[in-house]
Amino acid sequence: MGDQEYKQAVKLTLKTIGGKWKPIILCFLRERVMRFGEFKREIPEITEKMLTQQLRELEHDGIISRKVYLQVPPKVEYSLTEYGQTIHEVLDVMHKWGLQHKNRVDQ
Amino acid sequence: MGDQEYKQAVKLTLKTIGGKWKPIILCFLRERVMRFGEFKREIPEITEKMLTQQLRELEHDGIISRKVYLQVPPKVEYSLTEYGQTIHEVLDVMHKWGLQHKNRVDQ
DNA sequence: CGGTATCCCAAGCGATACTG
DNA sequence: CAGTATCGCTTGGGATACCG
Repeated sequence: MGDQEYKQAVKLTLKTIGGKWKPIILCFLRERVMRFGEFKREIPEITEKMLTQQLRELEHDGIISRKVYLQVPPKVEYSLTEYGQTIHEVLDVMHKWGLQHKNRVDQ
Repeated sequence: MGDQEYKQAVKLTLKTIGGKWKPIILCFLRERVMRFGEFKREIPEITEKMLTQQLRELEHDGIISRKVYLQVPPKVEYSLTEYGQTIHEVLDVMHKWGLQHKNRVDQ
C-alpha cells in the first residue's frame, strides 16, 4: 500500500488543525487578530485551560504567532502566521462541504 | 457575527467525517469496496466495536452504504454512496495540506 | 464471517481557585 | 488582562467473551 502516505497526511492534518477547539479558533483568526480575552468572549464554552493549551499547540506548529505587548495591563495578540494562511484552503473546503451537508440533513 | 455559519459548517464537517477512525475508513473506501474483515486487516489497531460504530455512523449520514449478501458464510460490503463521493474533495485537500506540513515539520 | 454485549480504564476536558 | 495549578469527572475507546 503505497498510499499509506495518503492516510498519514490526512491524519496529520486532522491532528494539527482538527479536534474540538482548533477549527473554531482558526475560523476567528481567518478574519482578524484576536486577543486572549476576545477568544473567551467569542467562545464562552471553552475553558481558559483548553484555550491556552490549543493556542500553544498551534503556536508550536507554526500556524499562529503570539505577540506580547509589555505593558500594564498586559496585552497579547494572536494571529495567523504567513504559513498559517495556508489553512484557509482546508477550512474553506470544510466549510463548503459542511454547508451543503447541513442543507441535505435539514431536508 | 453572520459567520457563525462558517464555524458551524466546519464543525459539522469534522463531526461527520472527522475523528480518529472515519478519515482512515474513508481513505480506503475512496479507492475500493471493502468488507468488514478487510478493514480489520488493514487497520489492525481498531477494535471491532469502534469499527462497527464508525461504519454505522457513516451509513446513517448517507456517506457509505452497506450491502449484505445473504449467504453462508456471511458477506458484507461497504462502499461510498454517490453522495459519499463528495468527500473526495475534502479528503484531497487535507491530504495535500498534510503532505506539505509533513515536509515542513521534517526539516 | 460479521458482528453484539459487557465491563473497565485513561486521557481529555471542565470547574475552580489562584497569580504576575 | 492573560494566564497557571489542581483536582475531579465524563466519555471515548480498549479487552474480552459471546452470537446468528
